[in-house]
Amino acid sequence: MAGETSPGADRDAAVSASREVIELLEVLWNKGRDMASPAPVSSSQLRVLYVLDRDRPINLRTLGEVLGAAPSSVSRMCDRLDALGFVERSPSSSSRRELELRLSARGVSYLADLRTRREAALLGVISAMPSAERAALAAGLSSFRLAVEGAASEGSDDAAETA
Amino acid sequence: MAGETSPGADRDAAVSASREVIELLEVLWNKGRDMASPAPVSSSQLRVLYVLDRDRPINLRTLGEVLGAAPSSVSRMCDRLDALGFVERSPSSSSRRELELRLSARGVSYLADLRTRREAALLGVISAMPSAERAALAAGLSSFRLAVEGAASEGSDDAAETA
DNA sequence: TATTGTTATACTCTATAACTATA
DNA sequence: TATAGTTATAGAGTATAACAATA
Repeated sequence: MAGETSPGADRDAAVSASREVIELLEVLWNKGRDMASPAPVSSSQLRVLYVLDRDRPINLRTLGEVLGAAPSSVSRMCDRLDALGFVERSPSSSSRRELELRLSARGVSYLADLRTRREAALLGVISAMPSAERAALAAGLSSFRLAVEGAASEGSDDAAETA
Repeated sequence: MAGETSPGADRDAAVSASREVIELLEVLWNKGRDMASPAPVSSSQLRVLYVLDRDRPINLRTLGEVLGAAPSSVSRMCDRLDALGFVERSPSSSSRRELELRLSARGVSYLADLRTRREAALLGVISAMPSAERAALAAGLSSFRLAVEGAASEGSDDAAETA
C-alpha cells in the first residue's frame, strides 16, 4: 500500500521491536511482581494461576504440559498454593486417579487485584504515548495475540516451543 | 482526530491488550527459553545477561538494584555464570572493594544465538499478521518502549516498581 | 502394561544475617 | 562508620528416578 522498500522490512521492524520490548519487560515486569498486597506469590506460582484462570478445571499432568514443567514440580507447587489457599485440589469425577485443580475464591481475587495494580502501572506508561501510537499499539497487539493463539492451536507446538 | 467516543477508551484498550499479551508471553516465552543450543540458562540467569549486555561494566550491588535482587543472590548467580564462562568478574580500577562485571565472549555469543532463535519464533507469528496490523504493532511498540524508558529515567522508580 | 499423581534426592534461586575488606 | 562483596543457613522451584494407585 504505502511505498514498501523491501518485502521483509516491515516484518523485521515488528520482530525487532517485539523482541526488544519483551526483553525490557522480562526485567521490569518481574520486578513489580512481589509488591502484591494480599501475599507475594513467586513468578512460577503466578504462571500456575494464569493457566488455572484460563483452563479450569485442569488435571496436574496437563497443567505441567502447558507450563513445560515436570509433574513432580507441579505437584510440589500445588502443595504450596494449596497451603496459601489459592488453589483447590479435588478428586476428579471421571477418573479416580486424576485431580481437578482450580483457583479458590481467594486465588481469583488475588489475581484480580494483581491485574488491577499492573494495569495501573501500564496506564502510567501508555498515558505518556501520543494518541495515534496508542491506537496503533492496541490494534497491533490484538492482532498479535490472535496470531499467537492461532499458532498455538494449529501445530501441537506453539511459537515459543519452536524457539 | 478520528471520532473518539469517550476520552479514556483508547487508553483502556491499549492497557488491556498490553496486559493480556504480557501474561500470554509470560507463560509461552519462558517455555521456549531452555531449548537453547550451547547451554541452557535459567530465567534468572538470563535476566542477568540482559542487564550486563546493556550496562557493561556494572558492579554487583548496582546489578542487584536493577534486577530487584539481594546482593547475596547476585553473588551466587555470578558464581554459576562465571563457572559457565558467560560472565567475567574483575577488580574495579576505581575502587578496590568493587567488582566490574561483564559478559564474556561466550556470553555475548550465547545471547546473540538465543535472540536469533527467538526472533525466528516471533517471525513465525508476525508473518501470520495482516500487513497493516504488523506496521501498527511496530509503531506502537517503538512508542511504548520510549515511554517505558522515559518513565524509568524520570522518577528513580520505574513503571514496574509502581505495580 | 500404561497412566496419574506423589515422594526421595539433588541442584539452582532467593533472602536475611553474619562476616571480611576497603573508604 | 559506612559500603562492596562473600559466606552461612534456610526455604522455594526444578528435574530425574522410584513409588503407589488406578485404568
